[in-house]
Amino acid sequence: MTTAPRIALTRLAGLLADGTRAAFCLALLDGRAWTAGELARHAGVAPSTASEHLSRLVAGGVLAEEHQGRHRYVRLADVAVAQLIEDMAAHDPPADPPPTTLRATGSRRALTFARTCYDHMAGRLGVAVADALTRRRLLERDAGIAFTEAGVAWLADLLGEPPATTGRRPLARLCLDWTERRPHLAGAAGAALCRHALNEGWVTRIGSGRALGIGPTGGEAFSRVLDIDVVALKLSMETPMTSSSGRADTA
Amino acid sequence: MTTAPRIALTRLAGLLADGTRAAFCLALLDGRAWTAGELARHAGVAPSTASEHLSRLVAGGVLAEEHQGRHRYVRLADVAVAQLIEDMAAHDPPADPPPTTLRATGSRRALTFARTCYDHMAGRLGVAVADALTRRRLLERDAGIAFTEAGVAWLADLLGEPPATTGRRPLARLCLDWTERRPHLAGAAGAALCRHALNEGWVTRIGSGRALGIGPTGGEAFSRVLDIDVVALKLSMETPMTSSSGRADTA
DNA sequence: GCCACGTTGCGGCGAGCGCCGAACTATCGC
DNA sequence: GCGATAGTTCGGCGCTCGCCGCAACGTGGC
Repeated sequence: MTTAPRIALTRLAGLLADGTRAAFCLALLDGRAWTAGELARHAGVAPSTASEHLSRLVAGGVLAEEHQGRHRYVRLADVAVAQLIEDMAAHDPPADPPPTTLRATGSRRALTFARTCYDHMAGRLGVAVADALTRRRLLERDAGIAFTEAGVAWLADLLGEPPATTGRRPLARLCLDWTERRPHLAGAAGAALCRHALNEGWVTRIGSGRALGIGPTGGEAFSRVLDIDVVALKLSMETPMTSSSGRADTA
Repeated sequence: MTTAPRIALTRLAGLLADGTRAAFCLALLDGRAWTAGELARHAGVAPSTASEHLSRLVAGGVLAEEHQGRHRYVRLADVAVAQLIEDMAAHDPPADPPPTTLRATGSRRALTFARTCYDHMAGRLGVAVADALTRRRLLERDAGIAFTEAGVAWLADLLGEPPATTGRRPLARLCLDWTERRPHLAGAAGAALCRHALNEGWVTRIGSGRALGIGPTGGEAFSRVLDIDVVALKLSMETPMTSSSGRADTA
């Protein structure tokens, strides 16, 4: 019987096929844990409804939960799941575009400039980082993507330790940026870099969402370490980029 | 609105959430084009039902179709979709195992030894190839996986031309083998290697499925090129491998 | 101890969807 | 041309599943 993988596939797909559950997962792509109530409000459903959905997602191995007092915190189960959700959300239906007439305005502006994408940096800043690494030949994009020897050394020097290569998570991975339509750096190195940038105050979280802003040490650090002029980058937001469509959001 | 990626995710997930459509996609993982009727019989549904499902999968960008006379041939839309389906089907639900008491017997034996997985080789043979490449330092598995310089040269020599690195498909990629529970080689190199092995008669297709057998030139070629003793490999099928569970099938 | 709040379980309603059979169209072989 | 075969379209049936409101439970603050 060829039914064993079929049930595995339909089980996972079925969990993500519902709008409410999908909204939960996309929200959790910010890499942090949310409470059941927060997710219910975020998706606009009753708490009881959210509770049932969460139970199913946990049982299906998509989410991991943790109880703290009267709160139920959930987060994505692991990076593999996060990657899967990213990949699926990035899959384009074939052409004949349903006229999506959205434009990146208002609060979306912050997300377009910089945000977290599960555990690494995305948005114009994330793309700029990936570009800077490539320009300096620390990152090589030939077939796939990989750090050069110089790149691994640079990373070790920056973080104060060689990047952890435990597990099967690739050091470098490309993640297509939805707002920029260009790839930014994901993988273990992308996560380490993002963690470092948050710890060192290069970037700070804006509010409770996924948006990032430049932190107190960011201007100097990005210039010194990667030769990125964040002021110019921010100004470049005023003049829309080439062929940037109205499509925005998660990345 | 955070709804744009949500509909993208639910649309794709919804397509894969149905058992019949999932069976279609898993069958198409062999990388070849099937007719609508073949898929209908394979999944055990009426032709009319299959027709509707196929139309939806095509409209959703999961499958590509091609009409030839009175036949409608469909195949997976691209490697990204194939990879996604592999990844999703490989996702394990958390523990507490539903007592799956399957054993690799009968016709499944052939699949366990060697088969195609979308466009590359899987099964014990596929794993042996990946191991041989690693042993000879042509392939490096450190963080992620990559060909060494010697490996690229070896590949170019074997194929008579440098491996095509066009497009964004990585040269080397790991694909978890479901029967062996160990990774085999996928990516552009895995596909090129499989194509070469079929062309040169190292392996041949068994029947109309995904199963592969050793071809007339296979014994000599695998020994010469990769130092793999296929006879010993086939004999090793008699003694079950360490901790090989009953789970079998697609990979 | 008491109340507020976050969360869970249950009953019931309504919509969506997968299934089939029957009728119809298109292609192939003779 | 004619029958056989592959595929599509349509109507209708039945089941699943997402939703809510209400009641109940546990935790934390006073």
